[in-house]
Amino acid sequence: MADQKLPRREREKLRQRQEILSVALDLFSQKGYHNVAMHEVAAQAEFAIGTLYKFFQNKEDLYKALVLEECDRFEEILQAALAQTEDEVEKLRHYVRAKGQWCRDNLPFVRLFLAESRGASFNIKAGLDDELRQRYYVFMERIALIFERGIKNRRFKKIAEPYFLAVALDSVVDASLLLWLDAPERHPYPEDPEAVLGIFFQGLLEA
Amino acid sequence: MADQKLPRREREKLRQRQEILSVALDLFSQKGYHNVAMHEVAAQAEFAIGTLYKFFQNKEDLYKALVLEECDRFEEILQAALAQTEDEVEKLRHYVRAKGQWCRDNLPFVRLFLAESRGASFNIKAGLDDELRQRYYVFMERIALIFERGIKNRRFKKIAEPYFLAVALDSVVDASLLLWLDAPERHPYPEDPEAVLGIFFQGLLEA
Amino acid sequence: MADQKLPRREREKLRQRQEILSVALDLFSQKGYHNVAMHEVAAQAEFAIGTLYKFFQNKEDLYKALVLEECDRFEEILQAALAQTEDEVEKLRHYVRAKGQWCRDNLPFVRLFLAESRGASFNIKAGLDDELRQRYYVFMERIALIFERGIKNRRFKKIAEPYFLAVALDSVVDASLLLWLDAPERHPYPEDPEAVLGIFFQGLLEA
Amino acid sequence: MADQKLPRREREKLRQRQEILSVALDLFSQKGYHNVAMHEVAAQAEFAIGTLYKFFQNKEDLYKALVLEECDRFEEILQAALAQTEDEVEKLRHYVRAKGQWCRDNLPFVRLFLAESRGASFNIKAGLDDELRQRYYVFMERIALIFERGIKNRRFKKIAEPYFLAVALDSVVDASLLLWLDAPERHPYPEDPEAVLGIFFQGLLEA
DNA sequence: GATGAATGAGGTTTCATTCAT
DNA sequence: AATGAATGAAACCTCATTCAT
Repeated sequence: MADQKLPRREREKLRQRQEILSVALDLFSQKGYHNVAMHEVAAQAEFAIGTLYKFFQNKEDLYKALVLEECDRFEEILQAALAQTEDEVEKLRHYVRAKGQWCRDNLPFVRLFLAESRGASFNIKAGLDDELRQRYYVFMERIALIFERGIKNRRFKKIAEPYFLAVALDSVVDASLLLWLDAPERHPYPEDPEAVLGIFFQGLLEA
Repeated sequence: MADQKLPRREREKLRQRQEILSVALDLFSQKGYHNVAMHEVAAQAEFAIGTLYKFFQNKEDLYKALVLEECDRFEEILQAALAQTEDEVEKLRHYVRAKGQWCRDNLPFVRLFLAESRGASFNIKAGLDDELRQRYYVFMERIALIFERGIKNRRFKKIAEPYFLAVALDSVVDASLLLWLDAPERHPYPEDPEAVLGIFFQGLLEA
Repeated sequence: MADQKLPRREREKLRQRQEILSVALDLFSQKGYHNVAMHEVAAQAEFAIGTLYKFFQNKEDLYKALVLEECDRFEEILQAALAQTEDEVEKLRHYVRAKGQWCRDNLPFVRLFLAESRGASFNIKAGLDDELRQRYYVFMERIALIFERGIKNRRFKKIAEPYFLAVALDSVVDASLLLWLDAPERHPYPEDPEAVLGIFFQGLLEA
Repeated sequence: MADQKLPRREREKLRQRQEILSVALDLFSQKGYHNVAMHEVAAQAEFAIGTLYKFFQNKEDLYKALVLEECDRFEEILQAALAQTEDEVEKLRHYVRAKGQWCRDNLPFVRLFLAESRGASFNIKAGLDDELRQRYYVFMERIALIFERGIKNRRFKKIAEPYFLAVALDSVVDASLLLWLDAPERHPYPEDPEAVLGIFFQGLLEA
């Protein structure tokens, strides 16, 4: 990062901001957005409540920053994984492995989405959703491109629209991670991307 | 239903209960559980607040009843679809079609689940509380059984563990429905189960 | 009572009224006025709520009737006790014994006053208080009269104003009953009026 | 108090706390616990409702603090009065005078206790919750000790168990205060402890 | 006459946000 | 700049009472 080049004061502020976000992530992921009070975040982060409001306009703002910045990092990681090779199959392998790895390394964030509360849909206001969804679809297009190129290259059969293939692959990756998260002892962490990709690579039907 | 046989008073009560649940479903799915006040539900359903509490002990109770009863109906539909045929491939086709149909017919409820998790690309199962998750997994085992029998019957190749195959298939169905939900004009409703099943049936890789 | 002379319908109503009052007394004395809902009284008495309101205008009314009628009976008992003899000392003995006996026989009612709630002063609206206080003071005047006559008769020394003597005696009776109520094993029920009256009859100071 | 030594902020908080307690005492004693809403206390004390909840976890907590702290002060006063002399008779005189004085100085609090129990002629101890009752009985044991020592010293005749003597004396004091409270014009404030103690000291019966 | 479903005012409590220090 | 005490809107829920059946 370019943090080093910032004046000491600015760097200090950034560090504080990160501290707040980190505490907020922990709390939100443990108890759900609506069950965490700003005053808890402040206490845990050892700041005054007023200070939080210097960094973030309001609670939702804090939440959005938290999610968006985490997603930024996530995307960077995935982009980097994709960039490591030109081979389409290898790209998919790298993607699956990187996504798994990142989820494993960022459990609190993952849980923030899975466990916002005990039921479903204890969600925050829309708006964040829209932005994230946009970004998700944009990213899916990058994966779709891989399938598209693979089809052109005759590496892949065109068993479905590239975009749908991308989304489907991603869903299956999510599913495999979820299984592991929910019951790690029964469903091993999919170290090997083949476990997921096999479903796509091999046809289910006997000839 | 056997509602007809109930005394008039009982039928009336059931109707009112349904009315409340229906209004609650709409509101929760539009704004999220925490952003809906009981007095809103009451007003929209044209009951006094106290009346809501005659039917449901508290807000959470109302929510749980809403979700569990909707899930009951959902499961019944799916079970019925599976029961229509003995053929494994046909069972999968019926399942995919029935699930799609049900989601199309119960959009508010579907949105209730998506609202929370969509943004992060985690699918429907996310955010379910323990009971729902249990039920989900139990149901997945029924699907897994189909794959297992298909494998024994030599209809299917064993490209993955049956249980994982079940979860993966379900995820891909969800994904396809999500695409349609989000942008019906770009992603047509997957009338034909083949659109989804093709991914599983045919191998992606060229020989 | 003259109940026998009333038409059957009226007698039935009176019986129902008593049933309600009896249930209310039990509940109020167990949980305190404010912690008992009309619907509880109705349920326990096996009447519809609406029926309670046929007998009593509102909750406070029910409470007042309960207390006042119980007090009527209490007063009657005490009056009767006093009327049994002309001798002043004997009158006091009868009074103390009768009050003790009545309290022992009407524990729920006694507790209603002692345990209205866990703290103090969880009381109802004033108004009842005033009436009861009036009646209490009027009754004390009857006791005072006994002291007065005793003093005239030279049975008693005039160690204090008759009225104050009456109130003081009554307080000590209450105190002795309270001790017994609170810890019956440590403080025996004052079967013998002498236990209380001794304090008044004998001087504490050595000559 | 040592309040002076506290930082200004702390002193200020204590002052506010006292203000709230004082207002609550007034309202509770006038209308009864259940007939006072927190928002009334807040309004009268000129604080926002939320501020009350900074000082006291909930309504009951506020009430308990109110009663217990007032009782602490009461006990201290009485202890101090008892400590002023070694002579048993003088101790009783000091006790009666101090209790009277304190009640006269703390009318709202006294009324808080009387409100509930007065109507039925049960005295202050009634309706106390377990903690208060415990404290009351412990204190009575101190008074009992005075009687016990007096009996040993041959100052007193043993006209009853010391503990019962203590409770009886206390009851009569309460009664005399009650009379004054209810009708100050008819029943003068018992400035002179002899008015009460006379009942104990002299025997009622003529020889 | 009896019923009990329906009402909704009003209670307690929380917590996001502000602003004087 | 940082603080955190104070705010008060708004949430959930209860229950005395009414009135159509």
